[in-house]
Amino acid sequence: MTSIRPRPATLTDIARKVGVSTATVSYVLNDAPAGRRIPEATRTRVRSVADELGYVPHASARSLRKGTTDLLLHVQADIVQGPLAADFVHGLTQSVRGLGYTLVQYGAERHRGVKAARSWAGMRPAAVIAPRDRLTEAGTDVLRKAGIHVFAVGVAPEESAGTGVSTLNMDHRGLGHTAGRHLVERGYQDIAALVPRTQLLARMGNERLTGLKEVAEDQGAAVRPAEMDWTPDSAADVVAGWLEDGLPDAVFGYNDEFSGLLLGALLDAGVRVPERVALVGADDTMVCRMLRPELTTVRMECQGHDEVARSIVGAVQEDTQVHLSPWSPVLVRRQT
Amino acid sequence: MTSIRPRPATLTDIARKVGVSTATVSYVLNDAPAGRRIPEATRTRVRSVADELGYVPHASARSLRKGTTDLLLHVQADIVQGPLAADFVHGLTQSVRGLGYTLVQYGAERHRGVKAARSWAGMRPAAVIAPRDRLTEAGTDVLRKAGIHVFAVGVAPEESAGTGVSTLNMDHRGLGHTAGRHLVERGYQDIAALVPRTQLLARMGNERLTGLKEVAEDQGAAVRPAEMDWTPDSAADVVAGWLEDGLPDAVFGYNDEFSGLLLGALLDAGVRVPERVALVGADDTMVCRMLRPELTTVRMECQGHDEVARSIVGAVQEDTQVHLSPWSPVLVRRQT
DNA sequence: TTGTATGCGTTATCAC
DNA sequence: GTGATAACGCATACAA
Repeated sequence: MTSIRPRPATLTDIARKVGVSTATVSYVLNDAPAGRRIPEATRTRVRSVADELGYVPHASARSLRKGTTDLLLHVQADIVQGPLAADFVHGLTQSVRGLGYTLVQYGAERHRGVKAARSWAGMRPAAVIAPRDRLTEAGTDVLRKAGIHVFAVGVAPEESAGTGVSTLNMDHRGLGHTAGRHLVERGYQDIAALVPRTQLLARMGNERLTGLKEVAEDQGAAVRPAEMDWTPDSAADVVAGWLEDGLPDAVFGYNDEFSGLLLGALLDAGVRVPERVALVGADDTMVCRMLRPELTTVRMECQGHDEVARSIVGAVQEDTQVHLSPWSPVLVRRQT
Repeated sequence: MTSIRPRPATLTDIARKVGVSTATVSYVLNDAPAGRRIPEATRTRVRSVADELGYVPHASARSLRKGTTDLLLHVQADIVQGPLAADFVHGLTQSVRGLGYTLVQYGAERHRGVKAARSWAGMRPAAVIAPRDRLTEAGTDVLRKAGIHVFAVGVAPEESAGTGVSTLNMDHRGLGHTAGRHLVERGYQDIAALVPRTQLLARMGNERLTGLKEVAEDQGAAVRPAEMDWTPDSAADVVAGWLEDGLPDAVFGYNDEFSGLLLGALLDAGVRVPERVALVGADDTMVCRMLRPELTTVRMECQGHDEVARSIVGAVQEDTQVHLSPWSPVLVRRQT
């Protein structure tokens, strides 16, 4: 049962029906300064016909003519987005829409480097916002050569110096500081830090670890990293290792989910939390409220999306580099 | 510090540089669709220049000329995507890319109805894949009139009869069946089912409840629904209510996250799980492995993404309605 | 006050 | 075999 596919209405269709030229229609629909003096009668007539025909301007045609797109292309990371990232993207979508831009997301795993850059560039977005592991130097070059602004996510400003690439970054070291400050203040001396083993997460884990170390060692507390995979078995292994080498006083669990897995393993081993081992997660997801004891965590609070949107759009329009880091760490005390 | 924005290379640029016509260049780069004979020498020359200039075909220009886009627009739901949905979208993105399509996601909250439909239609995607609550009848009309295929997510085939709208649906009732079968088999007679109070989730919750009821009441077991919000307080309220009215033998917790919250509240109230109250979640997220006791759950397994992609693309190309429901429920027994 | 004409980058149909 | 050239839908400078 194949239905005929309707042909979308065009400016010409409207013009014909109203009995004016396409220029007039275009002027009316865009409230163009050039055609300021079009009688109200014509205007309403044009508008009503446009409505009746269900006219929707053809974004491709428009962008071809204008030479620019209103598209911001966000390339998703391979890892599943947590609520933090999801909220950020949704809020940003809303905010940039108010500024005349359309934020669109593209998520294909293992799609990176020059080949990926080419396919992104084909859409001629005003900007590409992509995680660091999707961007190679050559790939970035393709985008820059196509006049597309590039935002590298998870890259520190220093790293992108001289590349013409803007950055959008979370201060993982600062998060580590906050977690560390809390733990040393409570008197813990032997602190362990979980670090994910997988590539992308490992980088963030190490930055959080660094922040934790800076604070802890400054206060004479020792910090030992522990690599862990995103599995219950790996959590059990970590705990088993500690039972041999000696349990730490406290653990910074990288994020809530790794912490949750670890908590399970600790309880299985009969370790009392937080009496014997304290535990701090990160991200303040609902997971903290499900676990018993409830998880103490470090939340990353984002400044207003509108402000972030303005910074991004500004950088895109002027094609100037900016370095954004709109999140600040806040400790949320609970039971652990 | 404003840098000059480079102008992307075009076919004409290549043609000029090589010394042939744009037609020749186009044929070479598209691998001569018509039976064109172009000497190998020219071909390699064209290709190398294209490469050197970093040429990327302009998707807008192409779609304007061809009259169709390779775009599939996925409109995200307001709720945060769980790993199940995220995996599905990522896999689908990959698969449709193999079929020459580009799946792109658009997530703006509270953007619905005709206004939203217009902005989606402006991109002239081959299809729009949107959750039911984003699609009004008028909005769907706008899309259909623009020749855009519409997939309604979370809509049963019966509901879309005669509307020309395809559906992509999860069999929540079947999920309820699986959970129910497990519980009655284990001999529970007084079963409670959590149902989220918020609009979008409430619908799914009720479908799951219906499935559970069908199985349970058939076996002489009673089912009582309990409304709950996505907060720890609400979970505590539910438990408090049960303590007054009598605890159920078993609970189907809607999904893992609601179940996790409820588990916390049950433990707080001194209720032993699973000895006094059994608990079944859904989605098989990592949350199940964090909680103690570990959560029994119903996983929704998706058939191959490639097959789903083929169905979608087929429906789009022929503009015929299809009704997809690619997930099947599987019970995962754990401690609860 | 409104219409005509042009060009954006591509592809496809024609002549040569 | 290859090169002009028209057309896709839209915006705008310019002509009327």
